[in-house]
Amino acid sequence: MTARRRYWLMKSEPEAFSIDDLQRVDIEPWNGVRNYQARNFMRDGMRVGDGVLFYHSNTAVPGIVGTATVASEAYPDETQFDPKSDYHDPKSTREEPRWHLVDIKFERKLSRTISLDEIKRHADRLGEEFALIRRGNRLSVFPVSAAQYKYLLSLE
DNA sequence: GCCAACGTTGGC
DNA sequence: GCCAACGTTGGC
Repeated sequence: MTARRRYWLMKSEPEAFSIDDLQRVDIEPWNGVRNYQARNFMRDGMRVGDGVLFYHSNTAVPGIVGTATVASEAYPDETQFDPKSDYHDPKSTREEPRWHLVDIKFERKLSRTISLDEIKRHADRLGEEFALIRRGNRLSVFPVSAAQYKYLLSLE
């Protein structure tokens, strides 16, 4: 029996790691997530093959710029153990790692950016609870329904 | 660069 | 366990 594919949206600042960077490296460990809710989605919710909307945040035109897939089960984020890393967490141990991640694999770049502005104009179709357009939302990883995923990509 | 909206930390 | 202070996110 095959479990149904799930869908997610993952934010990245293009200056730090863009869709072009993902295309170049093909597979990337999604390190640096230091928010428990986002971690829980990766650790407990994601499965290999799940669909990912790749979103550029904190940039001139924030929006969805590509798609990717989940390419691994969750495993500990190495950067938490590295004192030289920006993501170092002195309270985390190898015996009980605090932060987990998954590998993300490039799928495709969209022909154009589906901007946040445009997404907001489709709020009625996406539902008021859609995390991206909910006021004050800062989650960098969150679930998207199959219908939302399909609808967002149909805007391309 | 500003700042609202959060999440986390730590003193008490 | 409260909550002020602090740090971060991310749109604008």
